[in-house]
Formats: sequence, C-alpha cells, structure tokens
Amino acid sequence: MGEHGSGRWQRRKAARPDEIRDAALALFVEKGFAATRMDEVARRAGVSKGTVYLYFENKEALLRSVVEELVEPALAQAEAQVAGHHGSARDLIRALISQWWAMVGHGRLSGLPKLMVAEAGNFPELARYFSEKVVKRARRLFQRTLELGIAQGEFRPLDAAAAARLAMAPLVYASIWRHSLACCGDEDFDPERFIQAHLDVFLSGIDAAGACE
Amino acid sequence: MGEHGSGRWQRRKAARPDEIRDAALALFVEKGFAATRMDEVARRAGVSKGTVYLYFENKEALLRSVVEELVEPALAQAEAQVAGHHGSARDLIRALISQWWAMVGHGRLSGLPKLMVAEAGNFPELARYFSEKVVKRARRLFQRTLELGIAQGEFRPLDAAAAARLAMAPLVYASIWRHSLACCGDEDFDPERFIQAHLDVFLSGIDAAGACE
Amino acid sequence: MGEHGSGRWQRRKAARPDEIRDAALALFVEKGFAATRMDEVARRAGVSKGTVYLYFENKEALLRSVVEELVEPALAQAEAQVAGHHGSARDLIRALISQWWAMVGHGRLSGLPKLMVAEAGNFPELARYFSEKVVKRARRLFQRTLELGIAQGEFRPLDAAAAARLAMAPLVYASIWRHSLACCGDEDFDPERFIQAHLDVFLSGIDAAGACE
Amino acid sequence: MGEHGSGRWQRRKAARPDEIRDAALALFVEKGFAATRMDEVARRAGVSKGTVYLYFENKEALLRSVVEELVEPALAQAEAQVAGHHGSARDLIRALISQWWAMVGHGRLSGLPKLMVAEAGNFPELARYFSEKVVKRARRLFQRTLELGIAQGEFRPLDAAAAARLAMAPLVYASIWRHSLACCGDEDFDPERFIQAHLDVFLSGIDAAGACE
DNA sequence: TATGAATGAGACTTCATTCAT
DNA sequence: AATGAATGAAGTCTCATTCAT
Repeated sequence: MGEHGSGRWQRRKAARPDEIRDAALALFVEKGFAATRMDEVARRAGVSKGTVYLYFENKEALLRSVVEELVEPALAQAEAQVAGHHGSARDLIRALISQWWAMVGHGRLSGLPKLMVAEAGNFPELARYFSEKVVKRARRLFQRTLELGIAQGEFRPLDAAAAARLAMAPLVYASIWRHSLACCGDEDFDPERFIQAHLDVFLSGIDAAGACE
Repeated sequence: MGEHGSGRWQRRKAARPDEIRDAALALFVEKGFAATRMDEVARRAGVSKGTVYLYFENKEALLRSVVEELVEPALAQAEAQVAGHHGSARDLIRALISQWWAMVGHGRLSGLPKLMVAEAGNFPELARYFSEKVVKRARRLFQRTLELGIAQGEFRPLDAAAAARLAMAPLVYASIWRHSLACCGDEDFDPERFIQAHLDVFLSGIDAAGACE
Repeated sequence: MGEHGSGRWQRRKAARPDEIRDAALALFVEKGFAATRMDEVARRAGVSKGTVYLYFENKEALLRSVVEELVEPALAQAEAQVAGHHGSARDLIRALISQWWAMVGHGRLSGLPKLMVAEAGNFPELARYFSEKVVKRARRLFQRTLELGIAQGEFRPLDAAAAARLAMAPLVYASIWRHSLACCGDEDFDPERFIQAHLDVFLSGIDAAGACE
Repeated sequence: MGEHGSGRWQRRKAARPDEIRDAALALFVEKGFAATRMDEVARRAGVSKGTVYLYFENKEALLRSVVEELVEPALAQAEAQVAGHHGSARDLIRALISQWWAMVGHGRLSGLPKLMVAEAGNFPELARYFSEKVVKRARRLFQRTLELGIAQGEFRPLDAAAAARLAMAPLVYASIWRHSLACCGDEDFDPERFIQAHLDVFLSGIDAAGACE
C-alpha cells in the first residue's frame, strides 16, 4: 500500500501467504471459523479482500493451509529435539512436557488445539489429519518414554497409553483454556504454575516407589 | 409437513422449549453456534422455523438459555451431593471425580464444556457466567477437599489451587475430546479408562507418602 | 376475556366487528397498513388474533371494511344535513366548511384522509372508491353552492371546480396534518384557528366585491 | 444477471448512491416505506440487492438519506432565490408560490410531502427533522412576507401565522394529491389550474381593499 | 499482482393466516 | 364463537466469492 519499488517490497510479496495465514489463524482461534469473515482476515493481514483469493482457493482451503503449514514444521522440529535427548525416563518426560509447553503454550501454535477442537465437527478430514499427524505422534513419544521407564523400573507398572494421555491432558487443557475461558472469565489462571504442578504430581504419581498403598 | 391431526398438538406447550433447547444444544456442540442454522434446530426439535421464535427471542438468546437452563439444575444437584459425603479426603476426591464424570461425561451436559470453549470468544458475557457459576464453583469443591486432606496429613503439602485444576483438567479434557476429535479422528479414546487412570495417578501423585524423593 | 354469561356479553359480541374496525383504523392511520400487525389490531380490540379472522377474511378485507363502513353512514348524514340548509350561498359555504370540519376534524373519520392518501398507491380500487364516493361527492356540494353564489351575484365569476377544491384543500390538509406531522414535529398547529382563517380568507377571496383590481 | 462486461462498470461509484436514492424515493412515495422491498429498490436502481447495503446501512438509513439528501440542496436553493426577490409583498407572495410549486410540484422533491405524511408516525425523528428544516423554514418565508405586506398596507390585518399556512396548504395538498388519489381515483385534477386559482383567490382574500364587509 | 465494487445464495427473523382445541 | 400455538412464505441483511480495472 504505497511502499513499492525495492527489495523490501519483494520480500513482503513472498511473505504474503504467511501473513494471511497468521491473520487467519488468530481470527479462527478467537472467533471460530464460521464467525470469521474473509474481510477481517484480509484487513488484519494488511491486504485487500481479493488478494486472499490469489493465494487460497477459498475459506476452507485457507483453514486447511493454516493448520497444515503450522503443523508440519513444528512436528519436524519436535521430533528432532526429542531424538537428541538422553538420560533417565523421568528426565525425558520432564523434557517432553517442558518442550511441548514451550512450543504450544505460546506463539503461533498455541491456538491450534482450541481451533481444532472447535472445528473438528465441521471438518472431519482436517480433524483426522490433526489427530494422526499431531496428537497421535506426540502421544507416541510420551508413551514410549513411559514404557521405557516402566521397563527400567523407574515408573511403576501402569497403562502406558492412558498415562501418555494423562501426561498431555493438562498441557492441552492449558492451551485451550488460555484461548477461551481464560480470556473472558477465568482470569486467575497461571499456565506456568499449572504446568509445573502437573509435572510434579504426574511424576510422583507414576513413580515406582510411589504406589505405597 | 402434512401430518397434522395426530399427536403433534397434544404435546403440551410446556415441553416445547426444552425440546428446542435440547436440539439446539446438540447442534451447537456438534457444529458450533455460527455454523448451526435455526432451521436445523427447528427440524431436529420437530417444529417449524417460526416456532423457535415463539420461545426464544433470537439465536443468541437461545444459546444463553441452553447454557443457563442446563447449568442451574446441574449445579444445585452437584453441590447437594457433595455436601452429603463423608469419609477421608482421598475418598472424597474419588467421589468428586466419579460424580463429576457421571454428570458431565454423559448426557445433556457432556457437550457444554466444548461449547463454552468454542464460543467464549464470541460471547464473553456467557463465558464469564459459565466461568463463575460452574467452573469456579466446581473447582472450589476440589480445592477445599484438597486443603482438608493436606491439613489431615493425607496429602503432601502442595499448591491446592493448582492441584484442584489438575484434578479437573483430565475430566474437562475428556469431555471436550469426546465431542470433538474423538468423533472424527482419535477413535481409540476410552474415556472411562482414562478417568480411572487419572484417579489412580493423581491420588498417588498427591499422597503424603508418595513424594519419596 | 372472562366476563361471560349475561346480556352484557351478548351486546359485546355484536359489537365485536366494530371494535375491531376501530382498532384497525386507529393503527392503520398511525402506522400505515403494511406496518400494522394483525396482533396489534387484535390486542387493541381486546380479542385474540384468531378472532379477527372470524369477522374479516384477511388484512386487506379489514382495511376495505374499515373504510367502507366508516364512509357510508358519514356520507348519508352529510348530504342530509346539507339538503336541509337554506340561506345565502355565503352562509351555505360557511355551513359546509364548519360541518365538514366538525365531521372530519375530530372523531373516527378524522384519520381517513391520511390513511387513504398513504395507501392509495397500494389499493387503487379502494382509492377509486374513496375518491368517487367521498371526495367527489363532497366536492360537488361545494361546487354547486359556488355556482349558485356566482349565479346570484354573491361571488365573483371564477372557476367553480377549482374553487371547490380550494375550499376543501385546507380542510383536508388540516386533517392529514393532524394525523402526521402535527403529532411528531409541527406541534404549534391549531386546526381550529386555521380553519377559521381559511373561512375568512376564502370568502373574502371569492367575494363579488372583493376583486377590486 | 448475465450482462457483464459492458458499460455497467464504468458508471462510477460516485453516482450509485444517488441512483439508489432516486429509486428508493420513487418506491417509498408510491408504495410506502414498509411495503417497499429492498429488492425492488435495487432492481429499479439497476443494481443487485447486496449493492444497496454497500451504501446504506439498512432500510431505515436509506429512508433518512433519501429525505435528507433531497432536502438540503433544495432548501439552500430556495432561500437563495427568495433572498434575491424585490418588489411589492403581493409580487413576492406570487413569486414564492410559483417557485415553491416549481420546485415541489414536479421533479424529485414532489413526492416528499406525501412520503413524510405517510411515515411521520413511524419515524418521528425524521418527521421532526422535516418539520423543522423544511416546513417551518418555508413557512417563515411566507409569514415574513405577509407581515411585510400588512405593515405596508398591501394586505389587510390578519393572523400572519395562520395565513402563511393557508398560503401553503393548497400547495402541499396538490403535491400530496398528485402522488396519491390523483393517481388512482381523482383523475381530473389539474394542479396547475388549481395553483393558479389559489393564487388568485388567496391574494384577493388578503387584499387590503378586499374585506369590504 | 492487487484491488474493492458488485453479486446473489443463504441466513435470521417477522407476521399473516390456519386450525385443533 | 373464541383462542393462541403453529406454520411457512417472504422480507431484511450478510458475506464468500468474482472480476473489471
């Protein structure tokens, strides 16, 4: 809009799709897919309505792109980080939870779980994709670590699949909460403290020595 | 619709609003508020479009009514049940979780958390109402029980507020999951098993003897 | 509503159509035909919505009935009064204007001109009926009196048809005004004074001695 | 509508609102506000339904705009013309009436009085605006001229306020009539002749020499 | 590439009319 | 005769999408 004719301009042009995706993500998360207007997306991205359609076939394609483009790099990064970890299973769990939270608690990804939860019913394909690509893969990391810990005697014997979900549930809960009720009602919610408490209680709860019934 | 003159008229006026609310709740939960058409609500409730407007001023009023009418009786019942409980703090926590799940896990209320999470951004008033009337009140029950248990030496000293959230997070997570990704992606999710595991791990995790670090 | 079982009841029953017509007239005049709801008519008449349809086939029939039932008796009365008048043409004009105003200035008929003006475009049949049955007949009374006065040398020679309209225009204007802008804007409008001034100026204006150019 | 690619796009944006206003005015005058559908307005203006909403927030705003945009320039012009007039009070009255009729008798403004009369009850704000901005201002012109004429001995002493209304009443009457009953009933109404007769009778009626009682 | 005026399908909502009671 | 719950056609308005510029 006025700032033509330089390398700056070229750079911006290339960045357009990403800027649009960012705008769309923010609005989809805040208001939901159906309640978000393409006008708003365009305005927030600093382009005109028509421009959005140069890069995305339609609103649904924009949603898909938002989800997919966000998920792919995040996953790659995530699994790489995990692969490089060493140490006790307990330390690994600690690291997984911290990393997961560092990645999903803030930043662009943080709204994704809320978005997917809200739109799963209307976009089953996308929900399946998210479920397979993200949720299950992440859960597998936890589950394997738990199984390792059980095998090594660090953790007491337990249902590793359920426990993996348990490890993640508060993380998902926190990220959803932050983008929904925490904004408009439940203001005294401190995600960091909550995640710390989770780590503490969860690790105690699965400790091999802990089941002193 | 042609099929007059049967039992349609008998169904007394008094039942209509509830039937419409049920239909609306189901659809709002499944598709979200904005993506639900009033026609659908009407059709699912077995009435015509106009009839909905005999009982609810507009779509938003219907949403409010759905939430409020559902929440009020549930809350009354919930607190009554809790008040009648006796025994150790650990038993009380067990009972609270079971009851909460019995109430919110199935039946009409089960979709409410997902609905509120999805619509909080668009209906902040309603979100605040829900947060105060439901979430905080429920959390207070957990928090007091935890404080009692700590005082009695059953539980190790911990941040009772955060722990109360931790106790509830998997419950909320499970009910949200069941109405979103569990429907369209994550099919191997068994809420009952998950809740059991939560009870087990959580109680171990806060046990006074457990933190044998 | 509740006051059954007596002669009073019978009387009311017979009066129903008229009560409904009165209610309808008042609302049609105030808000116009299209903006008046049958509910309002019913409520103002103190009956239920369905009852209106016992007496009038539909909304348009109600309008027709309102106009026709009001016009017929008024006309009969008007012409009778006029037929009985004697004296100079000037006195007759005075009497006609006074009577017209007495009849149309207040009471149930007073809103009719505004109503007909507003709805003429949507109900040409009715407009034609009103035009023929009321406006033209009334104008003929004036016109004949003017012609008489001219013939008798009381009034100067002039276009009696146009003058008849001139005699009526302020009357019509006043009754329309009272039911429109006088209600919501032009509050310092005193119809009586206005009509008096009209009589005075008009009679001077057509006086045989007056055109002393 | 299929016929793209021609001169439709050229017609510059700036003209659209006026075209829509013209279409709306014609229909509002003919059928009344409530009975006019936005589709009709759009079709008559040669645009689609949605386009109307690009320029006017809603139906009521369109009505307001129609009235206000029409009134403002007309008033400016009217008062300018009057200010430039010289001569006897009688000539000024003659000029005022002729001008008023030239302006309101034909053209876009001619329907306004009928429209305002019909809708005053439903839009009191607008009625007040019209009453203050148009009716009263116009009447003041007449009233001052009459007062001048009385002071100068041209006119006999009379209630100048009432007489100002009398001067205008036939004009208003004629413009209302033309857009209502004259269309559908009273076909032998010749406004020009009527206005001429009014001028003649009114001036005679207020002439200083005329009250030869 | 980018724009934004224009479109029209489709949503919400109203209300004249019907009909079982 | 009277009611008022129910209906559904029709109206207002929105917004995803297109396309001339």
